[in-house]
Amino acid sequence: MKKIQVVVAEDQAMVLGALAALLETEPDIAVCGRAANGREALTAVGKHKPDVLVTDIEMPEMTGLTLAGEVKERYPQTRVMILTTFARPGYLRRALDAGAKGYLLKDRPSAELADAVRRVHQGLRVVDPDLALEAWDSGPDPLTERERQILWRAGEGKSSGEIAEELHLSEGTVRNYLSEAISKLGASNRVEAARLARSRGWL
Amino acid sequence: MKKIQVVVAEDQAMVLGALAALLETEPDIAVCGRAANGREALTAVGKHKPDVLVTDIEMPEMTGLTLAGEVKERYPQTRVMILTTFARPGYLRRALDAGAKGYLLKDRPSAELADAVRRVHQGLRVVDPDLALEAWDSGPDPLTERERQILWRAGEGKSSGEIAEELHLSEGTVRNYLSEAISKLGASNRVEAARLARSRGWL
DNA sequence: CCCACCCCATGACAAACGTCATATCCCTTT
DNA sequence: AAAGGGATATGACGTTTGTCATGGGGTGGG
Repeated sequence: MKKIQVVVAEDQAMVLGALAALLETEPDIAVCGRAANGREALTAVGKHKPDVLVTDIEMPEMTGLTLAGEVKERYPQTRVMILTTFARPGYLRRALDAGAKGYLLKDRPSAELADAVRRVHQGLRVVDPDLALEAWDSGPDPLTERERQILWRAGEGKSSGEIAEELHLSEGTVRNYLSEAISKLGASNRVEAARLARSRGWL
Repeated sequence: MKKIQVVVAEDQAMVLGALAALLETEPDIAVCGRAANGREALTAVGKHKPDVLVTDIEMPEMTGLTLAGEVKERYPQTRVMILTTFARPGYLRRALDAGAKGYLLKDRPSAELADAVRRVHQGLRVVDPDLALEAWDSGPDPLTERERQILWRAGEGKSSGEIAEELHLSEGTVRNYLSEAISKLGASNRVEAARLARSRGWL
């Protein structure tokens, strides 16, 4: 009997180790590689050619979402399962677009992990049903690239002037984009807009 | 040989299960209880009287910090070890004030967890050395209670007017407090101030 | 008792922010 | 060719924010 070979990517070392321990308790699963960021994960996948890659989203070096895209392209025999804290419609959408086969939330019971790995390994899709619904009716990302860049910086506390300088724009233009973003999101100021966009996975 | 009895509290079910699995791999440690929030953790401690409580900080119902205080007071034979993502001086300080014996970060290697549990069980203190230093030179929380309340709301995107109404203050007063907080923190606007305070564990 | 330190308020001013109208340029789709 | 949309800009307007000076009241420690 051949075990399912899994690589796990997660930037919090403690959680990485714990997840690996959790998977190792399953008789039919073996953790053949661990990675602390996206880049490491990509090389680990290249080296071990695992059946499944379980990866977090927010990681240094390379996002789990970009990672999913790369793996899909370069090692299509490895199926990707996202394991994240964030129930954000935009993340789910991007993950599926990038070719991920599964999207599991970290607040699901730990018993589901092994099961999800098995299903993904069998070629099935595993997507949190509540989240899938929410993704549906929250609609697509309404922001343009520029609006995203600017809203992101505004959310970090930068002033319009600073943002303008950073992106080589006029200050008025920056204010225009912010105004546009605020109205698209139905917010009442830049901070609320940034929080809203973030919570939907659009930033 | 008696195993060290441990209760684990962590709001992300998947991580909770994984941490428990990690601890269970140790021959001298037994996980006798699990909790998904502070209140559950408190009753679990009351029921099992464990040697060590390993707990996250940011949880629903009751923070790990308040929890630490309660446990210290009601079940002093149980030693508390904080296990958190956040390297925030303010959190560390509050944890120690509340009687916690250990403060471990989730980005430490998973091998350290069992070790830290053993040490805490023996009555030793376990504190991340880098963080302890940072806590030292970042000084104590300079904010007053009011400033904290107001800065918190400002960080959520509320306007001065909204905050004033919510707290039954005049708008000018709110602006005064914000100005004071901004200057205390060396920030250049409310958003940056909120981010700064948050990153130090003062919000 | 006085001093320090919260709490709360007002008024005034400059700077930053949010909105709107308007305009050009460029690219893609019809 | 026309229409749409994104990127960029300007000017003008009112609102919000950040600062400062200056006041009042409360509480607790020396």
